Amino acid sequence: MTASHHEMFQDYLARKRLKMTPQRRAILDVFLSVEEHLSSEELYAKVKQVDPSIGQATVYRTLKLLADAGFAWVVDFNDGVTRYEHQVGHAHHDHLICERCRTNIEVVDPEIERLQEDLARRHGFVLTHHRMYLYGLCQDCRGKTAP
Amino acid sequence: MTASHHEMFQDYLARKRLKMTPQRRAILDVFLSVEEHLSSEELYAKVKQVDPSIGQATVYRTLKLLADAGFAWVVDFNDGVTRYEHQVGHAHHDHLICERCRTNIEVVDPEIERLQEDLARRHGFVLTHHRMYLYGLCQDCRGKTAP
DNA sequence: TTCACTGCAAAAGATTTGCACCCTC
DNA sequence: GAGGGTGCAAATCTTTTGCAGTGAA
Repeated sequence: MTASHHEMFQDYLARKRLKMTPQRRAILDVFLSVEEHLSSEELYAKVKQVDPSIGQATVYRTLKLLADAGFAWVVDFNDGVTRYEHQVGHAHHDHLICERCRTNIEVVDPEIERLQEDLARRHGFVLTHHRMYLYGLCQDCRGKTAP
Repeated sequence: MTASHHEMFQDYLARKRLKMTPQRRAILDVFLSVEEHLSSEELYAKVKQVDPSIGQATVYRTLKLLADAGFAWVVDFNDGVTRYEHQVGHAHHDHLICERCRTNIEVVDPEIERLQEDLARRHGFVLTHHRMYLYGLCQDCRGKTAP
């Protein structure tokens, strides 16, 4: 399984005339082993446990590469830190957020997904990904008075 | 028209026990006069044309304030710069963003809007607003090689 | 009079880059 | 052997903050 990811990455690198290195292999392995989104900083900390000689700049550079290669998705919490997640075993989802209690429900609507592609295509775009945040009030909070 | 915005802002400030200042007034005016999204940097440049004595930190601070007050919305293009837009006289729209050239097309799809409401209702939510960002490659950039 | 506000400059934090050496392909 | 890759440190870039003076309420 991990072997096939190495192969896929290897292929990607070959296509771009880039090279596979022990560092890139190590960073990919650590990245795929974590089932949550990670900042470059956080990944760097974990990578150092495996190989302390790897530098932070290499982690930044490799994470960008993994994003280009399609192994990593950018997740933006709008707090100044870029986070990445891999979708191996992960499904895409959008967010339904209650403005009062901050409850966050992960949702997916296949029809909306399809219409997003259509909409983009009408404008000549090919989508790589999207983010959708729906804000409102949940059932519980709707009954209560404002805080 | 602008006067009423001053009043609304004034009210907001009073409620929060904050103060109206010439700087805040000037920044609000300039912000509302621009019909596109602006970064703090860009707004600062425009504000300086009106009053060169206003500092950049004040623009950053005021923009945050305007966002809290509901005059400004954060628009996130995922490129490390926070942008703001006002919705005075603006219809709601979503964003179709080219990841290469950063072109931003404002889009609305009534069917998607409707399905969003449906989706929310199925989860017991009533929506107040939403943000949708579609990321991809535009027609022009799709032909070019990576930078 | 009282604090919030401001400009400035320094600080902070995240990410990028220049460089000399290293090592895949 | 050629050219991409790496670690390190310095450099950038955006945004925040400390401070001493200013001014709105």
